[in-house]
Amino acid sequence: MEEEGVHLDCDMLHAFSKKLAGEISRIEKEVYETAGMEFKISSPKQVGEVLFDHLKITDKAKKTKTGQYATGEDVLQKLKSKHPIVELLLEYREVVKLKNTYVDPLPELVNDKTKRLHTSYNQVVAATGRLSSDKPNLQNIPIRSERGKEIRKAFVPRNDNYTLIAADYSQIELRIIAALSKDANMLEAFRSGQDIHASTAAKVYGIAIDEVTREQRSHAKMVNFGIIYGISAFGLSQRLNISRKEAKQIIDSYFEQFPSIKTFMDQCIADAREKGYVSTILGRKRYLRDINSANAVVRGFAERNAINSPIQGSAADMIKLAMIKIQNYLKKSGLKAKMILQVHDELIFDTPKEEAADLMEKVKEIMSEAMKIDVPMDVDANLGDNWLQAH
DNA sequence: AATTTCACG
DNA sequence: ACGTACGTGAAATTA
Repeated sequence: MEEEGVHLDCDMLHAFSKKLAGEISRIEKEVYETAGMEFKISSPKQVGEVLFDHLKITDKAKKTKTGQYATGEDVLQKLKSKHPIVELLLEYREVVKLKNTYVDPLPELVNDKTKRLHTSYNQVVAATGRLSSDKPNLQNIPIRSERGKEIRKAFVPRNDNYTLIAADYSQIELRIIAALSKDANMLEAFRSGQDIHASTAAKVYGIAIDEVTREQRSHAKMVNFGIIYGISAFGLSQRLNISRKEAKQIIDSYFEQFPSIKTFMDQCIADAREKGYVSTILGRKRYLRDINSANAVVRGFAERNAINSPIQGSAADMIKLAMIKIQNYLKKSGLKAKMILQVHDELIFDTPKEEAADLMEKVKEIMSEAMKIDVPMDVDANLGDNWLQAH
């Protein structure tokens, strides 16, 4: 994958860069006008001073650990209604991030000889056993915002006779926790092919699955993420913008409905205390020195790692097995297709169009069957003339 | 070099 | 009372 690289449409990115430059100068002017003064918008320190000392948009500003005003996205989102400058600052941050981190640097990194973009995959960096990607990082290419999607469109097949395939595991981490915990309700939801977040909402709120509102599903989705990360009432309350008490009630209700998930989480912590490490399905260990720390904050981190690492790490085990099996298949079948990118639960292939339809089915099959667990693995796959379209 | 912010899964 | 959701890498600013 490193040597094969990926073809980038640099002309498209150059055009997009000019568009973003125009947006930046427009937003800059509006920010200065709205603030009634000029300052360095890229300085979090100055942004904080303008918001909380100059404009005084709230009297309860949050501080970072060094005593500066906090101006991260979570803080600004909650201040949107206080002053029109907040929305402008958020938009400025988005556009500058995309331009400076992706749109301008990536074309510079295209290799002169291969005319392709080559990342490095680190196999021994992430503590859970995931890969990581650097110089450039191709595992954090934007997709969530509309402007971000434009950047994905610049990742293209090597020529007009080729197409991209993107294949990703659906809910891999929740399926793994279902398998590891053997929780009957979660197993049943996956085995019957239900919408897992809607199903969770139905259980937590004690209603039928077709009565779940969008907000309830959205809350349940956050709860499911929380489960994977080692949930806390504080963490959930922050993300749902509710009180700690309400968050605790949701969590209590969750564990009533999914009791084996609770048992599994407690067992992960107990294992770490006894052995000093936790393990993935294929036996990768993560040592957790702080698991018996007298400092509750430090110990809390280790406890959440004890829960998260077997889940995140087993997902990494699974996709690595799939990658080996797919590579063996490509070699023995004599196909021209190449595996070119891995993004934790997703594999990207650059393939001749005539191979594409069959290969897509084969990739889905190999990924689904790569590592057998007691839960069916669902794999979504698509073709596309660019990475966005293949999603 | 440390901090802050933000892109992704 | 404390300080908190997991795993990364890159850019810009601050110290």
